Amino acid sequence: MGRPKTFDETAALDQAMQVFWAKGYAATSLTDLLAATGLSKSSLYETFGSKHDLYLKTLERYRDVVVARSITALETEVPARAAIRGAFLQVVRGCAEAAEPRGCYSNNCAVEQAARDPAACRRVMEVFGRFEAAFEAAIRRGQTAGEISAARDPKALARYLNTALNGLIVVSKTRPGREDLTDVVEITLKALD
Amino acid sequence: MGRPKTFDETAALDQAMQVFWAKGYAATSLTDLLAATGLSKSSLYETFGSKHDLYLKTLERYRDVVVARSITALETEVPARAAIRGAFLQVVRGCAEAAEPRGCYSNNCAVEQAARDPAACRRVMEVFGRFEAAFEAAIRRGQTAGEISAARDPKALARYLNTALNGLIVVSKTRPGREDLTDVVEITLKALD
DNA sequence: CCCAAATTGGACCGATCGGTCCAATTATAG
DNA sequence: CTATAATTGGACCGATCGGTCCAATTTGGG
Repeated sequence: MGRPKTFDETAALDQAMQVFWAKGYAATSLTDLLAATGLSKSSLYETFGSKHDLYLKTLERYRDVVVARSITALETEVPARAAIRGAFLQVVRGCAEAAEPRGCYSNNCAVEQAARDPAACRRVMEVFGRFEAAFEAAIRRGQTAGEISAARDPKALARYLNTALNGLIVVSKTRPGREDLTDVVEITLKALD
Repeated sequence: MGRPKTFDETAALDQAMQVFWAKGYAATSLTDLLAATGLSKSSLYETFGSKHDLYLKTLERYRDVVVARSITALETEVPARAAIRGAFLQVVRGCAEAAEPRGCYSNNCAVEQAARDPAACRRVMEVFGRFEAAFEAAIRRGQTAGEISAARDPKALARYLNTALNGLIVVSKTRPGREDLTDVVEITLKALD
């Protein structure tokens, strides 16, 4: 019964996420979102509710899809320290290669919105939590393997790594040289000694 | 000759900076700026040009006044490591005490605007440069005092510290516990060993 | 005292904002 | 083929956006 949707809802969500990611919440207009998704205004509101609802849904999708992708390497690569270095260097590479530094979606959201938007803030915390959990798991692996001193607190180290990663993303927005960022990564890892 | 200004231009600049700081560029409206500064629309445009011009001027003021204030402790406190720790803890304290985490103005600007706004990006780079210079000076002091190994590259360490500081500011926007942030600071300093 | 120069408040501008609504269209179920 | 239910495009909404402009006001210089 009735006419079926002619567009892919999750594809539209991805397109919308790209816009919010690149421009931020406030600077993204309805017109931008319609152009990116190809939807009509009615379809967008029918499907996603409002601009803000859509924003939250893109954050959830980021949490569930993009973050998971970034984390798998951390979880599987065997030497823990190398896995952590790999995760950092992937970010550095991404920042250096992109035509325009968009940073990390949750990072952008934390800075622009978290203070004024509790729902968005909660979702950012969840992303941070997943990163920290992945870092913590890698550190515990490193401790069992004797790579990292068992005396260190894995949770605190994981928080530290998440913090450092977000710092790297921020300063990369001003496009410093790539080798400078790599230096920073190495020093960051030194704190694990 | 002619009527003199009845308001303090730098005071108005400070008020405007507070608004941009708290809400970001895009989310700040002319109405917000008029309310905060108490100026009329004509006075604001006559004095500062446009919203964007005003934004850049607040960034310059931040660079010249606020950053200088944050940095003096770094420059004068004698034991280098303690000075660096102090700078970090001051940020942690600021984040934890404020009713609403506004972060650091240049950090906000880097994330929200730098990619799309070259003039703003340049000013953020200048702020980063000043922080790094202050960190570098502290590290050199620490090296002469034997606190920090002379084998380390002061410039790279300074970049690392600036990165870590910005990371701390970002994650503090989601208001994690203060003791968690303090743990992170201690681990951050460990990389100087 | 009066002219000139500068400031000031507020009317006004077109464009765009996010959002609502309805009529036309379309595909499925019977 | 028809009735039905859902989608769809686009007209339309009031509010607000950043910005311009001018007439009224206010003060200092001569």
